[in-house]
Amino acid sequence: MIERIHLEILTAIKEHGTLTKAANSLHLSQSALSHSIKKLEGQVNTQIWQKDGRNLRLTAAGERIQSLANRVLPQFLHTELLLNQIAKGELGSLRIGMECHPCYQWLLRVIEPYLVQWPDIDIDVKQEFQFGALGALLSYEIDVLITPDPLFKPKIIYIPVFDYEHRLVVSSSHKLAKQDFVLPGQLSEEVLFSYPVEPMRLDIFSQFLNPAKCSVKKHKIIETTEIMLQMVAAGRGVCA
Amino acid sequence: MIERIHLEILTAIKEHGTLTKAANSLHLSQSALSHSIKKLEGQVNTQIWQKDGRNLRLTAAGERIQSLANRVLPQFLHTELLLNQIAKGELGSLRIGMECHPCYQWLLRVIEPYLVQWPDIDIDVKQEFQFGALGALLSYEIDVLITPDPLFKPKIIYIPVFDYEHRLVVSSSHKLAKQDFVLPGQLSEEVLFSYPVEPMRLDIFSQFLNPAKCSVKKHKIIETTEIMLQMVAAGRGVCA
DNA sequence: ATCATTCAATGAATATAATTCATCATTAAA
DNA sequence: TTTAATGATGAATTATATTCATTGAATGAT
Repeated sequence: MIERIHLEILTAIKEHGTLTKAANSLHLSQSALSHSIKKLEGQVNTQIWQKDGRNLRLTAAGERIQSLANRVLPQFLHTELLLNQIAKGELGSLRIGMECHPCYQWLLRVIEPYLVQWPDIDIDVKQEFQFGALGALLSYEIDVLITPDPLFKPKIIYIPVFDYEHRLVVSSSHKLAKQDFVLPGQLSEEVLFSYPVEPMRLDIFSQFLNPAKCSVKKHKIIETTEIMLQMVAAGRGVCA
Repeated sequence: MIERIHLEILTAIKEHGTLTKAANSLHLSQSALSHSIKKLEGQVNTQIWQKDGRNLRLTAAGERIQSLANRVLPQFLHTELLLNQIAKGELGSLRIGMECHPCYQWLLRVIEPYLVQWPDIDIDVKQEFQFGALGALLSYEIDVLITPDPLFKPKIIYIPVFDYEHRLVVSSSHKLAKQDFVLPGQLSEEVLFSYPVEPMRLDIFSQFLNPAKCSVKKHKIIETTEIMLQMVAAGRGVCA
């Protein structure tokens, strides 16, 4: 019933004094404003202004509408400003989900070009997800997920971030220390340390041992990289 | 650019889930809403929602508009409610100006019928005016002025409140105390007490003494009715 | 006093915008 | 696979907003 134009009209009248000048400021004819308010008057069944001599004077009803305009129009303008910024790519956020802590080290290097190209876009990095990282992606909680597991699901596109090579970490006195590369069968008598993650999600199993139908002597879980490396240095096992 | 209908559409979608149901709730066709938002999208140069499966999901821009709707639509509704009350005479105020303090005694009796007929209308009684009571009336600071002076000005209508009779107040031992009425000439040797008001605005002068070209022996100013009556009782003068 | 000017209201004509209709493409459920 | 539900789309239609041309009233200048 009360439309934005009515608010614009009343504020323009307040600013410019007469209906004619208000019409000019709105790039409309005086007649248009007169008709427009007249229609609203019919709908609300109340006068909004009265002719007072040559000019106009708002009624109590008109003043209520003007007060609404004062409160509400700036909010319209503000939202339109925001939309304009969004349109120009000056406002928004890229929400990145990460499943592995170590990724943090190279993440900033990877998104560097993006940061330069879109200086006004916020980057949110999230690591905790109530319904799993995949759930967060599907429910639009995040826009991108950086994950070690390729997710071949419908509606999810998998893009490799960069190539990498797996390395076996052994103590300097280990018998494999001199070799340029290692074959799956050579690990059958080794103790393997890994992070506490399902074996299927570890490349050493899914990409290396399992395809060759090989195995290790023992698989031990270690939480932190530092301790894992000290154990390897002490000759207690190897890690990938 | 952003119109009220766009806000209505987004809140209806939030409430009803689908565009079709939102359209029904607004008594419009699904097509109408689709076209309407599409047009706005063209104007702000941003998408507002995306098809997500069969339903819709708001973009960041859409969520901004929805937030605007949440803040702004209730205010539209509230103002429309007020206008409706004004239209039905359930909201408003009658601002009464009074120039003379004693009027207060009979004012409530006079406006009694009005109070009964319009129980929801506020009555404001004002007595202090920066640019005079007449100025307050002309600048619409008050709606009605109760005044002892008829104001025969253009655009001001003068309506008598009630008839009244002037009475001369004398002490019981005064020589005029026995008379039914007094003639102007009979006051020529009397001391007259009055409120501190220009003589032209006192009926005793403007309506009684001046037209007969008569006068009093002395005119003394007294501020309060009580003291004036005590002085009269003491035989020190008379008052009207 | 008279006249020109300024201003808002009005009705009819016109231009613009909103809405619907009919249909399609897509998706999810049966 | 079929069916029902949903949103998008273009053309046709309807409704609405806007203008034009005028009027009448009020104001200030002459």
